[in-house]
Amino acid sequence: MDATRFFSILGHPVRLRALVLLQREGELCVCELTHALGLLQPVVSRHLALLREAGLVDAHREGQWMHYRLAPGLPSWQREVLEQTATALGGQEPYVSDAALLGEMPNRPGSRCCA
Amino acid sequence: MDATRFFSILGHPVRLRALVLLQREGELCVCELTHALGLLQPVVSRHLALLREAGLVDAHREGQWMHYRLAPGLPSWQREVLEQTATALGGQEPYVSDAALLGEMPNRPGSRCCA
DNA sequence: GTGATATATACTGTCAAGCGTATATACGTC
DNA sequence: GACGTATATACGCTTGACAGTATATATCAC
Repeated sequence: MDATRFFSILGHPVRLRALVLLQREGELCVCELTHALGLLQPVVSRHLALLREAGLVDAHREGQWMHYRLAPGLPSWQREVLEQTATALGGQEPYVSDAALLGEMPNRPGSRCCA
Repeated sequence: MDATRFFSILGHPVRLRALVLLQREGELCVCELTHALGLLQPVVSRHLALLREAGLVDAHREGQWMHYRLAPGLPSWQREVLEQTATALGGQEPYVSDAALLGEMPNRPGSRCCA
């Protein structure tokens, strides 16, 4: 994936918010992202598919849940850009609220406790 | 300017190439950018106008020439992203050729010698 | 098998980005 | 003033991204 594509992918609010959340949390399933972002499920799913096809995130199934995380094989400069961005934006809206909504979410599947 | 807008601006090849060149060279006029990028003048001019309106670059006139440079007042995380990106991409195509074409350009206005 | 939940995809319409072309504006020289 | 060069902008067009809705697929419980 070339750099232009990388940036154009970050240039959409839903994807950027999802990536910042993933950077923060490590791994999240679609329903967690849908809840935290406050969006319809197909919207989130489509953007995640795009991120997956671009190689920015990895997905694996765990029961009914698809878990997404930042792709470990990402070029280092891209990972650094994501880290810097998440750090710089983490304290602002809407990223704060996203994280808060995630924290308040009931019945989170939880990759560790009930997989 | 929010982060999404910032990234969507980087997500266009012409703008990214122009920004990498500006990061490298410090300051360039429109005709230098047009020559280095190998594009029609209105294309370059429109993208520069967009970068200017977004606050990513500053412009000042010097005689007939408009000189552009990265905006000094850029948020530090954005400047760092640009630096990292330019460093990571500087050795690849098309950024190498852009810089080469610029170097080979005859009759460069030159901000220092003939302003 | 049926039904419930989680996720992905297909379809359709809308909207905005971008390009090529032509033209306008600004500056310098005469 | 006229003319040439550098740059900016306006116009018309095309194309692709995205959303909402509906539907398909996968997994689990029974």
